[in-house]
Amino acid sequence: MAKGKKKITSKDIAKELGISRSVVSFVLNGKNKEMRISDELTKKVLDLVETRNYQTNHIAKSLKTGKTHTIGLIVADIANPFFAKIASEIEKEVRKKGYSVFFCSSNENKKNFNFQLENFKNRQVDGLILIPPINSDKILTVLGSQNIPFVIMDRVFENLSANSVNINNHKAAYDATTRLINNGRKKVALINVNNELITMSDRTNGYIDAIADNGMEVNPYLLQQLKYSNVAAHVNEAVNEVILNNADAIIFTTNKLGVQGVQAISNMGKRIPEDIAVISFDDTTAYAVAKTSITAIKQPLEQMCKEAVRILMKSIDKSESNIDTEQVILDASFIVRESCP
Amino acid sequence: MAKGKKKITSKDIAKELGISRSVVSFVLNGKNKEMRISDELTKKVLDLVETRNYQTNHIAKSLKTGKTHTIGLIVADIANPFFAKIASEIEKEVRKKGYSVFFCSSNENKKNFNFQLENFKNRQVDGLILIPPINSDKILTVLGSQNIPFVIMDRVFENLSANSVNINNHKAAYDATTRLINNGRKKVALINVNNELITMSDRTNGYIDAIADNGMEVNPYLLQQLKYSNVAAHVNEAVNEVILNNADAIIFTTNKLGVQGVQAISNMGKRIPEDIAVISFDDTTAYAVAKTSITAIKQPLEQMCKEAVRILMKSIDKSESNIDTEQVILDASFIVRESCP
DNA sequence: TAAGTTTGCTAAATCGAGTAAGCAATTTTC
DNA sequence: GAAAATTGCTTACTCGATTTAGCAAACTTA
Repeated sequence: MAKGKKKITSKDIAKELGISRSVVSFVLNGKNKEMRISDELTKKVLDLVETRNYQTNHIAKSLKTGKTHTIGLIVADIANPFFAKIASEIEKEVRKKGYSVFFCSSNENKKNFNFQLENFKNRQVDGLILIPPINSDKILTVLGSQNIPFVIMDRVFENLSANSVNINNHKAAYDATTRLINNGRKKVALINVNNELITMSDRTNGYIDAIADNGMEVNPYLLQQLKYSNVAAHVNEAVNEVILNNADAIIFTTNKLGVQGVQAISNMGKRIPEDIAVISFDDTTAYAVAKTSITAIKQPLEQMCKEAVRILMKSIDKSESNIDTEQVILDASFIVRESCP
Repeated sequence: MAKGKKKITSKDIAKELGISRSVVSFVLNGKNKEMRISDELTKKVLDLVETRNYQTNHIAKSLKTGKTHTIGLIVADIANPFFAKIASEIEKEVRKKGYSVFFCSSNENKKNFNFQLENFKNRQVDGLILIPPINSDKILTVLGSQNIPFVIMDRVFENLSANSVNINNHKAAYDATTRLINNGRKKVALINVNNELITMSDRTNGYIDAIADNGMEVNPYLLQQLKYSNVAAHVNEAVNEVILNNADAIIFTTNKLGVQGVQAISNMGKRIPEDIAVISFDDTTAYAVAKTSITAIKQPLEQMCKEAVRILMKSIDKSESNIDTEQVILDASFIVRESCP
């Protein structure tokens, strides 16, 4: 049953009222006044649309108007709470504007990313919000020369003039380092990933500058930079290494690093914060319930997503002529917990 | 710059080669043999498509074919790791089939859910994967009478014959209860939400049956069922209540409940597992790093998502004639940690 | 060599909308 | 009361593809 039951089209509405499809289109798009459709007929159309439960076919509409009211979102990994939260907020914001979201995870893989980008373009999304993987500079440069608006979040790329929303990563790391030093720590370590990402090297530099500004010297054994490809395998080693070098505090630059790192510290018989104070970038539920709750650097994700969507919508509206781009940089804040009061 | 630069269409390809658009279409859809296009011309088309970097306009294609190669995913809350993981797996599976995913969060709100459903239908998605909120029975019944394939995950609705993928919730709760009893616990409590969801009442019943089968009596003070609308506000009360009634073990039926509940137990000065053993449904990173790591009931999400996508694709292919539906029920498993060894 | 078949392509309709141009009928203007 | 303006709609083209039917040329077959 209920098998053929073709969806009703504007043609059907027109035919049933014995009028032209144009009228139906005008009425449905609120152009009845502009196109001088009589109030009487307008009402007839609206009534029939109501009773027949007519729904416009957005595919057809998109084909004609060139707008899909759809945006594409590519995050690194939707299963990571940090990106999940971003996805959640983006979707909420975008829906407010009457848009829908296509999403996918690149898994920090450039090839995936490029493929997904092409896919979204072929589906004629009106705009993109991207958290691009390392080394996607070229892809982004090409994208910038094309006609599709996009906003980059959580990532910085040099020599690329594009819309973007980020936190001040240097400052966040600087402040975290300073906080630990003010807590009386003498040997603050940083465990970072992926120094090819400017977001990440900014954090390293913030750390280095804070160490220097406090009259200390950067100990290379306390500054661990993991290769992205095998982070999980090397976190434990890195923690081990800095502890062997008498670290009394560790900053983790991502929540993935932090969650694993905290376990590693524990497994080595070190107490947090007595032996090792900890601050991690990117707050997550795990940090609130951890053996010792973990002080985190929280990015203002709601605000970042709002900004990203605002900028994207602006670019979509201006379309064609958007040569100028907008860069937003917000400040992160501490969620102070036991691991570094 | 780069402003007008219209995207190239199949028409352009045809014109440049001085041939008809049909040929281009046939070639691009691999029907060159079937339609007897000469190998020579086929090659010409493919070459030009390559050099001009022609990309098919999926909107136009969809309009003609009636297939968008898109599926809609509505979860309760994408920011919840449980659903984020589902989203991640669904997206991965679906992409393998050449489909893309629209997603959104209903926030357990029936109105949102219905709105989003309509939105997806208007965008002509080929199928839906749904985690519907409470009381959406009617909406789902209507949906079932329409011509769009869908699969329900993580939720059970009575009197509704639809494709679905679930775990055996009764068994999972029964086993958890039994496990606690076998651990020597005498007063096992259950803190649940939302008894209007069959998924959740099944868990309650599993608990009740296990208590009974072990020759004990169900103590109503140990069986807390929170209203969904204000869970966060009432978890602490519920934990308080069961502890006042001398509970020595608590089962939480969701990770949200569990994360908050574990903190509440801690705040009341009770130790896990010495004073209170804990098992929670739905594993999350937080449980691995918690003060006392928490034993969890892990749903086989990868497998569930694979099944959901398989069933959906089957329904999409059969289209029209899918009167028969498929229900898959899988078993959950324990991730054993300190809170209940 | 005439009829039939195969080859290799094209023409034209179609999907479901949006919209510029046009055209009667009515109303306004001088 | 004729010209001009307005009203209220319709016609027909378009977006970028897919697909059925058809047609000329080349090739088989008897």
